[in-house]
Amino acid sequence: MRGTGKLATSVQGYEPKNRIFAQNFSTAYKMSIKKRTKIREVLISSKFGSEFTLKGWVKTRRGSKKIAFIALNDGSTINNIQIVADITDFPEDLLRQVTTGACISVTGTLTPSMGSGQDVEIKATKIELYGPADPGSYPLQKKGHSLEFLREIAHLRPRTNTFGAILRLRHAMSYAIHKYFNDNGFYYLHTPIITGSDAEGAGEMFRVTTLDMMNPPKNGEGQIDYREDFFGRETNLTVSGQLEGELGALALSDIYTFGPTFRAENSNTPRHLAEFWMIEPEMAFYDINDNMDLAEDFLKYLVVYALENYFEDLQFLNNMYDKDLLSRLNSVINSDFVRITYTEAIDILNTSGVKFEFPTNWGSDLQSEHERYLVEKHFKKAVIITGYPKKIKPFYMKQNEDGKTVRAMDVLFPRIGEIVGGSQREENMQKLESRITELNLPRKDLWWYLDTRRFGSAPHAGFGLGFERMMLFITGMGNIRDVIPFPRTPNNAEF
RNA sequence: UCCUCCUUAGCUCAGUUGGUUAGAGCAUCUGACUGUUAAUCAGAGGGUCCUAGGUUCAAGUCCUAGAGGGGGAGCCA
Repeated sequence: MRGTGKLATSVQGYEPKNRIFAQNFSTAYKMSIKKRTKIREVLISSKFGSEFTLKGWVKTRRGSKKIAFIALNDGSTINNIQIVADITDFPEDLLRQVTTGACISVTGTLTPSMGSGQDVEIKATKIELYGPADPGSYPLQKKGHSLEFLREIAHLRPRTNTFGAILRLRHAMSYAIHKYFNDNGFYYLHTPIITGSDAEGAGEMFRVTTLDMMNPPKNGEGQIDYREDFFGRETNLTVSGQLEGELGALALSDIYTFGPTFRAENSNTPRHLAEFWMIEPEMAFYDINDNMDLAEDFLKYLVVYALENYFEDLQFLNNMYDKDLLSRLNSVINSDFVRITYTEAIDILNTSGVKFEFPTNWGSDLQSEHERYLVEKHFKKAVIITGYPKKIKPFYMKQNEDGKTVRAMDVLFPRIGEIVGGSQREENMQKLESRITELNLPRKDLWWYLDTRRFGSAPHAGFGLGFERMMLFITGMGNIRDVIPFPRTPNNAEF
């Protein structure tokens, strides 16, 4: 039977069980934990007359003396199911506690709805109250809450329509990211959260220590002696997995990281978090053009995935928050990203006739106003800018032959600004070392990074995608604090 | 961190050149209603006007400081 590919159920000889299991895993496996039906399933069911048990949280209850209508939601979909309860069938005390926010279990039969708001509904035969929610103090109502107010009750906001949609989309994008890379031969590399080097140069870092803050050990010069600390050296939370990502790419060819990233910058904007998630693919044998191709393909894939699989949630956000969301998503997948060099961008800005607050001479970094002009006014679509002056970019970027620019790339999106930053990396040992010396970076902390150029160096490239920036684009939300369940910003780590 | 705006009922907000007892919608509670769709109708309760000073006969309203929040900028993803 071996090698036939058929399930060996009646083999005379010995067939290892795990082999059978492995062969048929994907089709044979069915989750066995199923105590109730998800509302998402029931809403598309046509098994009228069948009994279902549903569990969820009450959105609204309305009705008259004889009949009660309960809108129930379990988070499996943006849509509620309507529960119809004949009041005479249930104790008065029970129904009185079925209020907005309460958690209940309902058993009943599926029937076509007599009302006009939905196709199906559940005629309840049994209602069990899991957790009441006192109407006088439960902060969520069925009407109008501002996003600012919901941020103050971040522990309850997942129960709102808006955050249900956002959190489902956040899951969808996470899954699509893994799927895209997996399907294209990339390996998921876990780079460290705690890092001993601050050579990334990406801003202020959060210190990680077990030293007694009231009485830290001191060295001869009166400085804190980190040799006594847990790791025997200064350690911080990572600001990027890129350098370690390169180590993986120079062995596995194509890798990506997807994990939390920490920046201790005092940034108070709708686009910054102190703790955010970042995706960093790193590819051996990619040059800057391959890198751009991948970034564009990847971003379009994510948008397509959301549209194909979570359209109802997108539609809700489109209707409630951002009337242009769906058309903007469609325009991104149906047009090529514009690709220009930094020098061309400067020319466009200088001949635009627009008065900018910040200078647009060659060598200055592009400011928000410049990026917004290029994306929203001049091209009116996503733009990738390459060939930045080397003095405004980090040490690891590959230097061009002109001696002035590096093979950096920034992907700029409408409304969001920079959504991706990346580059081809400098694989030449001497050039890399000379940049480290020029910038006065701690060479001794980078010995392992330099070893990759010493032994079997290869051309390679990669980029970083801010996950929450992508979520802003996908959801149409305006504030990054509303696309992560529990935002971490200066002066805010409540939940 | 800088600039700017905001803070009035549980929520969203109105409140006139400073002037009697601070209002509305929704929510909550009570009642009405045979199928509602953010149900509807009637009634009721609900306020440290962000905090602390100050100006004034009189401050929700003007001034100063502080706290919290929004938007813009910088830093960046």
